Parts: sequence; structure tokens; C-alpha cells
Amino acid sequence: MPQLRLSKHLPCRPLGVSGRFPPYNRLGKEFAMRSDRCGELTAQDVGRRVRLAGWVHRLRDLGGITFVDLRDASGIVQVLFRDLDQAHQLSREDVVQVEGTVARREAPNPELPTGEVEVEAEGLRVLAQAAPLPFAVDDDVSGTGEETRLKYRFIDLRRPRMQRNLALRHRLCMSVRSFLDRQGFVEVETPVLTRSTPEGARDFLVPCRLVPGTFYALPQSPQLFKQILIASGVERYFQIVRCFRDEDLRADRQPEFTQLDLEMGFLDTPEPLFALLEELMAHVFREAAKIELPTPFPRLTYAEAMASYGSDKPDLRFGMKLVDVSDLFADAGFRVFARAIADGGRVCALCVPGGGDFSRGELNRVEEEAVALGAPGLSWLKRAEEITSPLAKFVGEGVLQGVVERTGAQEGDLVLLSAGPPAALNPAVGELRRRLAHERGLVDTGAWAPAWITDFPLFKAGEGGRLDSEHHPFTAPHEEDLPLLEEDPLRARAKCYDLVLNGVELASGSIRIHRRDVQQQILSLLGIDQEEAERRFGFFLRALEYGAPPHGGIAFGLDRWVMMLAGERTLREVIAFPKTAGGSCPLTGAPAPVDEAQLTELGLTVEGGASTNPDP
RNA sequence: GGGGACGUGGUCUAGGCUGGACAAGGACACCGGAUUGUCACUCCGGAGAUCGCGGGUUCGAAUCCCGUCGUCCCCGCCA
Repeated sequence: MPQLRLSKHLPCRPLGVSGRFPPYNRLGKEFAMRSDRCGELTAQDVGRRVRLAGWVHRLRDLGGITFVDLRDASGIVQVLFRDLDQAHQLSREDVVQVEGTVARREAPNPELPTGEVEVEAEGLRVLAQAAPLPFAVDDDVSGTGEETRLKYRFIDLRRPRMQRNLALRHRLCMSVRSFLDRQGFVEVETPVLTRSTPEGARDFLVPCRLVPGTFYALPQSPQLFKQILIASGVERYFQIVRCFRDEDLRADRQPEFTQLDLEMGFLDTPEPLFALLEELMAHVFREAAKIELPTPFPRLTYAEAMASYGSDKPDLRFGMKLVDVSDLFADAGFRVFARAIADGGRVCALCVPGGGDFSRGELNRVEEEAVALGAPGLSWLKRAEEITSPLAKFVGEGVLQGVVERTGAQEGDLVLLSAGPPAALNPAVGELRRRLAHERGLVDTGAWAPAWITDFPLFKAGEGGRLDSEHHPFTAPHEEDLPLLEEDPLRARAKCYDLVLNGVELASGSIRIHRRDVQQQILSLLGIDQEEAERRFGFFLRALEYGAPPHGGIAFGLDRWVMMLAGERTLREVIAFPKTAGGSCPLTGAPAPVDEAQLTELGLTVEGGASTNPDP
């Protein structure tokens, strides 16, 4: 039986031949086990003696001849075994080393990048055998339940699509780091074992053995640390950092997730930051995904976004703005609308291009949906050759004509009309806008539509008439709104901004308060008195007392960013080892009960005894 | 905390409404055999499931009911 002959010096392929990802600088020594990578062999290699190593992707045993698709990170190449008995013993996903000669194929496979060639094996060594697989390593993920994929994540991640996602994430991080490095940012690590930070979510707690009865909290974000770093003279800080929030999960929410966190000193308006971040975005899209993003990004104030799109994260890949037609209906004779206006509401029109084909039944369904979303009701008009509308019997034709003109409705379009208080009406119609656009195929799914949303309110109404921070308690108010803090705090605007991409909130930030007295005022408005403030974040307030420059920053949801670029539907597809919706990890079996001895050491007892959780 | 969907050999699923020849069918994977140009190789043969778990209804439950656990999606919650 032929054995693998290990040549002493098999020259490695020189640099620059391959354009495949990931290209990397090869040190000769690195290739002790292989001279080439599977996916990189081409017709130019015909006649070369090569040594490969990889996984047996697929086997075709024809008796006297056996084909093996050999796979490594670079791709797949067909290996041909002639009269090599060992080849019959191979199984899928065995790890093998093969030495042989590159030959031109009798029948090329156009489906495969390496399809013109194959490797005629002269020797084979099995490096590791694989047990029967729970699922195949191919890109059709649909044939496997997610729990099974997570339990055998080490197999799942071998799939090209998952490899691509991991690589995309890496490239995104690399391009972020290189860009920010060139802009003078310094990556500084902040503690994971820390105090509760005031983000408003539930904390993950870690019991402290040295002081029984006390707990560290895992950070919901490094917010206070990054501000302290600014006060510490780190003028430009960033960090790609894990954050933890103990809340229920969603397709786009994991209990631990990654932020690109950054902060700049000597910043009192967001303008320089916007310019920098737009360049960062454009750079990252170009480097990581070969997408050109035009800059500058459109900007909308929070008030504009709510009025025109009914959302603080509008999807700008399509139009369909909410159009105010209140004035047209104020005295038009339709009492329902007139009363809504008299009560301080508005009449809002939404043009659905091509919506003229909605049947009466569909319109009823849309109205039900609108009401379920919080709109008081819904009416409509259609522009065909004539304008038709149930409102025609209440208002003059001129009013409906006015609606058509203002919304720009073309022949064949539908205009939905609803009236009510803006706080309820706008989000309802905005959500309707989003749903109808998707249902009707009006969204350009290949487009990238970033936008800045600015000037959020500083506060929102909390439970029992309390004030809550819209962003967080360290957000600076607009100077001209400082008087409002006393008179009408809910009207005060914050120096606060979100970066929205295709209707998804990608990043959120603000100019921070850098004066101790203003900070104290905000905290007291939030119902946090001096004593509590001192107790919870006295360390931070102290930092503001010793010369903190004006500063501001932003934090990106990095997982979401990768998810969008990867075109994935859930965060789990872009995180190597994610949690299920129930917060568990099928791979490791976490969370799991711990030994009684560990609890004792920590001074903890578990009510009702530790729940038993069988090993996975 | 609430709502919805799902749970059947290793994997994915059919069957479930209308309980009875279902000691559960198929595909892929696996095992044995054949096979010298395949590429989702093919052909022949084989093994493998007390239908998530517990209880109930019934002469009889994969199927109906209740509970429970798990997975997924949504609301609440959460930047």
C-alpha cells in the first residue's frame, strides 16, 4: 500500500498568486504540513507536486478509483485516489493530509473555482477521524434545527457561510481599528467586573468571594469609564467591547453583545464627530464589504423624523413620507377629522404608490391593522381617472384634490388618511408605512440608507409622573433649552444622536455633561438626590470636579452592523457562540448549577435548592 | 410576565383536524456489498424511534385534553 511520502522541502506557493480570502503572509515554516491550500490551486499549478491538508468534504467511491473533495478554509479541491486502499476507509469530515501531483481534469467542474484541476494522490495520512455527523457541512442551513447547530457549533462553523460571517466580522473590526488608529484614537480596555452602570437594564451580577454579600456587576456599557478616560487625558478613546444586559432576548438582542464604543475630548457639538463617523462608516463599508456609502449622511431631527416617518429610526430606503393635511380638513365638513384637529391632533396622509388595486376587504384589513397599532381610525382615497373616497360624501372635491396634490399621488396610487393625537398617530402610521412598503415590494433591498437623527428629547415621561432619561443621565442638554429644565423639562432637547441604517438603530451617542453642577441638576430632576448620586457614582462625579473637558461620543451595536452587512436575519449567525432565546448555550450547557461548596465559599444559598440541569 | 408556532430514528421531516391493521412512512447520514471518471456518484442489502417528559380521557393515544420542559418568533422589558 502506498504511503505518504513526506518530502523534506516542498516549496510553498509564493505570495501574491492568490487573490482569495483570507490572503496572508506565509512564513515558509508555517507550511510544514501543507504546501498549498485547497481552494487556491489553478490550471497554472498543473504538474506541481503539492501537499494538502484538510477535511474530507465529500466522497465518491467508484471502486478502483475514489474522488475526495478536500476542504480547508480556502475552499475545495478534488483529490483522486487510484488503487489506494486507505481511501475506501475515509469518512466525511476526517482530517487528512494528502500528497500528490496537480493534474488537469478530464471533465472540468465549472461549479468549482478549482474545477479545472485535481490532485492525483500518491499518499494519504489520516490525521483525525470523524464520528458520524449530525448534519452536513454545506450552506443549506435550513435542513438543520438551530439548537442542533449550536450544540455542534464546531461543525456548523465549518460551513462556508459561517466562515464568511466570521471573516466579515474580523474585517470589519480590523478596518475600524485601522481607521480609528490613524485618527489618533487609543483602544483602552475597561473593567468587566465593575459597578452597576445606569443604562436602565437589569445587571448581571457576580458574587464577590472576598467580601461576602457584595457583588460586581457586568457592564451594560463602559459609559462612565470612557468619560473618566477623557478626564484622564485620553483625548480619543475607543474600544471594541463586550457589554451585558440581563433582559429577554430577541433575534437582534443577545445578553452579551459587542459595542464599538468611542469618545472624544474637546467636543461640544457633534459636528466634528459626525464628519469623522461618516468617514469611518464609508471606510468600513468599503474595506469590509466593498460597498460605497455616499457622505455626508442625511440628517433629521427627532421631531422631523417622528412627523415625517412616525419613527425615530426611519427606513429611508423608500419614500412614503407622512404628509400633514390638517389644514385641508380643519373646516372641510368631516366632523371626525375636524374634532381631532380641534383636540390638538393632526390629519396625516400616507401615499401608497400603486395601492389603487387594494380591494375593499384589503382596505378593511389595513384599517384593522392601523387601529391595532394605535391609530383612532383610517380612511382612504384612490386616484384613478377620478378620485374615489368614502370621504367624498362629507367633504368637497377640492379637499380631496388638495390631498392628492400635497401627497403627490399619481394615478393608480392610494392615499391613507388618519387623524388623531400625534403621539399615538405618528407611530401607528409610521409602522403602517413600514409594513406596507415591505408587503408591496417598495423597499430597495439592495440600498443602504444611513441617516443621523438628532435632538432627541432629554427626558421621557416615566412611571408615576417621574422623569426618565431618554438616552442616559450624562447626556448634555442644548444650551438654549437650559431654562426649560425648570419650566418644562419634557420639552428640553438633548445633544443626542442616533445613527440609523435601513430602519435599524446602528449607533447612539451624545455630547456629555462635563460640569458637575449641571450633572447634579439633571440627576435631581431624575429623582436621584445627592446622597444616592454620591453612593452610586460618586467616583464619576469626582472626575468631573477635577477638570473634565467637554466631550462626547457614540456606541455602535457591532453585532447588528455585521448582521446587516452579512445579510443575516439574526445576531446568532454572526456570533461564534451565541445564546438561545432562553439565554442558554447548547454547546456548553451554560447556565448550569454549581457545587454546594462554591456557593458556601461565596456565602450564598439558593432558595429552594439549586435547580438540577442535566448535562447536554 | 404575556401571546403564538413547533417538538417523531443521528439529522430533517410525513402522519395528527377526522384516535383503531402505525410495534410509525420518506429523504439524507450510518453499516455491509458491488462499482475505474465521479462531482448531491450510482446500484443492491441492512441496522436504527417505546413519537420531549408527566398525567388524564378512552376498550384503544404519535394523534384529543391538562401540566411541564426545550426551541423559535412577537409584545412587555431592553439602546
